[in-house]
Amino acid sequence: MTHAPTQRMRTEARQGRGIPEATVARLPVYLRALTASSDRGVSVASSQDLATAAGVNSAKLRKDLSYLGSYGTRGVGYDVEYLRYQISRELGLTQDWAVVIVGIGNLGQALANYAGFSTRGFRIMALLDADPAREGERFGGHEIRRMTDLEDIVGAHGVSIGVITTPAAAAQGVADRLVAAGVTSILNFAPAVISVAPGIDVRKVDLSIELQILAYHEQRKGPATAGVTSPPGVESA
Amino acid sequence: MTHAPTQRMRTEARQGRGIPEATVARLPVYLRALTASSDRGVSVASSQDLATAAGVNSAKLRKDLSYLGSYGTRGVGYDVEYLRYQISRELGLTQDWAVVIVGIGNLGQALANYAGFSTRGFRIMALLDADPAREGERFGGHEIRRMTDLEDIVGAHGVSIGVITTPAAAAQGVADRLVAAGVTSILNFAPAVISVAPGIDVRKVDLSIELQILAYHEQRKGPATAGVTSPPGVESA
DNA sequence: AGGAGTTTGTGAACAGGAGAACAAAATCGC
DNA sequence: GCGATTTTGTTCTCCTGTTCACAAACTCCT
Repeated sequence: MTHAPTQRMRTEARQGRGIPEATVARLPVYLRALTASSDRGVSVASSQDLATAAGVNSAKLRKDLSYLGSYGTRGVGYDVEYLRYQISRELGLTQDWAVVIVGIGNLGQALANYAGFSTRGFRIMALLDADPAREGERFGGHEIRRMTDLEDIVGAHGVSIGVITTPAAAAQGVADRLVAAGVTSILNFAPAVISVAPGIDVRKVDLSIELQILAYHEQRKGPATAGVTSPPGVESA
Repeated sequence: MTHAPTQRMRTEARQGRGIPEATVARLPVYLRALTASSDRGVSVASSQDLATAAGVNSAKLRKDLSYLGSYGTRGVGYDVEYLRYQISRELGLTQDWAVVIVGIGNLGQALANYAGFSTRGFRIMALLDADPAREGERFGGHEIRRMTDLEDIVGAHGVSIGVITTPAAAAQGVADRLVAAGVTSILNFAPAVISVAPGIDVRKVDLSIELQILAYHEQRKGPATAGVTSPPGVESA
């Protein structure tokens, strides 16, 4: 506590600006827990309350929140509305974000209809599909436009986020076009690895990977526990 | 440094059985890269080749694969078919897994139609929806059955994996019923935290959380780069 | 006003994963 | 047969994230 300049530098740099990635990934969960509390009329919540609702332990939640600042009151807890606003602001949800969805198959349609986007400041500016015949179809109040309009739409509305729900083979090409047009963040649902220029953020959601991870753990639970009946023979394909 | 017995214990325990969680999460990606190589007629691939295709660096890939065993040949690389089989086996994909999907909204329909499940040994045994009027509707060759059949279906087919695509409010109740019926792994798409008994695995996929994480980084890229025009005043709520 | 009881914020120890670097082991050319 | 070359498997170091434990700070009750 005497003086440790270099080590402090790091801590202060983090506190000042820049929140650990793992914490950022949990903030939306806390936000949801706060919204739920707010809807139930709760105005103050302890770290223990929120941690239970968010499915984490209270020490982690407090440390996470401490990166944002000291928004709690010792002996009392956190003001729900105030904390909700602070997290929203930190995540950038107090402003609107223009989004395009490319590839309107089953998943693209599901996303277009998903209410959770618009309520958090994500504005779907267009749905785009490679099939020109589908131009004009509507989902969730949004209209399908043709792929050739991509650059115009991104440019005109300042779209910064692109969602890719195309087949795997088309994903890289779409990503390239999105980035060239000005998109700087991509959410990729296509089962393919896409590579982009430095400075462009890509997040990947892969449905079948999640199931495969579950299968691994399921297998490890032991054949005895796994099935309802465990036939002594070979498993039937 | 002379002798550190306890530290070795850990290493050996891990090597013997039990693969790091981070590695398990990447194995499906490697599997996809191997399948792609196989389809292109490649029979041997180096760690560098595979790493590029999987979007990781080669040291990490080699270390990941080393947890499975020594399946490569120094100076040569990895036999694509052989490694593919080994990873499949490790992940438990050489056997079939019975799956039910509960909540056949847009997302549930998308999953029912998704080909990536059946090709990896995941057999959808039933689609279930709370609305009895929808009984009999078909998606991707699977029929909607009524919720009251849940226990029978899980019991009859030895279903071990449940996928929840209901609204948030219904998720916990569905999870409870699935677990009571015998399901031991759950993939939860509902925007809600669900709690289950110890020994039950839950993985959560949340579409809006991914977008919020992107928004955070997008905001950090600086107002100058982010928007099309950056108003000098206070940000408009 | 002051002590008892709560709850936050954070320092410190610990665990786990990432990446660099290198020794071991295989092939190939002569 | 043997050295040169390639590529794996592994060790070591660094860094990020998690958890514990406790002092600081606030409220409430008498």
